[in-house]
Amino acid sequence: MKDTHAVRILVENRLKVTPQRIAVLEVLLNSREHPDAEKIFSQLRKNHFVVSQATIYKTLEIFSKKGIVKKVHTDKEPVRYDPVKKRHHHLYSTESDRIEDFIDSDLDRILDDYMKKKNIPGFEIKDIRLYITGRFRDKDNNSST
Amino acid sequence: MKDTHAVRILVENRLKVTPQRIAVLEVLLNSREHPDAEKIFSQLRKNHFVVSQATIYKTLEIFSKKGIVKKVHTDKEPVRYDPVKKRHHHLYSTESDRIEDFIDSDLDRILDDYMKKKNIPGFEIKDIRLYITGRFRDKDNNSST
DNA sequence: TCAGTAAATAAGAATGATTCTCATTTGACA
DNA sequence: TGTCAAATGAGAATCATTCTTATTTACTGA
Repeated sequence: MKDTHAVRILVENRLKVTPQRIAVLEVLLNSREHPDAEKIFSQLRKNHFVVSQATIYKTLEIFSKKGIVKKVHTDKEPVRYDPVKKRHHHLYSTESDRIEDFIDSDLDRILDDYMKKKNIPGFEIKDIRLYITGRFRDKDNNSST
Repeated sequence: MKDTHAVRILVENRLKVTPQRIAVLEVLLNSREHPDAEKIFSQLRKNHFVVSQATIYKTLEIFSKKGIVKKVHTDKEPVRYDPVKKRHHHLYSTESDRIEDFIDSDLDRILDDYMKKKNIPGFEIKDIRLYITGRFRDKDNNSST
């Protein structure tokens, strides 16, 4: 069995290493677009790897439970998936389906410090994520409207 | 026509004032639990007000477009709705479906200041919301697992 | 106050995403 | 290499949501 990044992640999480899981995980690891299940499915088919939809959904659910991926929700279906890397936030386009990662450890420190001092009564914080909406000014407009 | 809070909101948004819209809006305004469409539906039925599901969904969609409510997503379906009041963030329970509002204008100021200085290249921020996950320690456990 | 009209509603069919069922296959470990 | 629990595939089933179409209603201006 090859010792790729994907395989390592599966083993670390005590998951059986199957070709399907490797394939799904690799699509996620190599993608920057926060794909939905269907995108993953069609990407795999493009690579001549046939998986059933059920397996994709089940795999993503397992990854999500294990913390290997996170679900990303928008105001539209379907749910999209994000491989868990460094702590990061998301920039959401109000005009398209584009979602970009936003990494800022200074901000994370400020947030954590503030919240540690603040202490929300009756609530124990596990994680804080920013949901930043706005407009991308870039060349690639990635429009969908 | 009565001049209730709900009616005023509808008129301000140039929406026809129908009993259905008033009813849906009032449920939202009087609710603290970020209900989904079905909860709104059954709440109305409990009040002996019969609406079709389609109307609820269409009404919520219109409210959402007008900015009268916001959609709230969790890792589970269905979508939930939040009447737009003061700027606030959300506390999500990792153990139940509970969602609470979190209002903190100091934090908002810190965030806005930081982001103004930071300036994310190629992105124009419209809004920042915190998505805070954790555990409620309260009496009412509101569990669902 | 009333008629005209565009918009809103109801009911149920249709859709789309996701989950379930269950028979078959496979990875991990002895 | 055999065992067996776990994973997969195929398609049916489900759930939330949207669409379709006929009917009703809120608003407008006479």
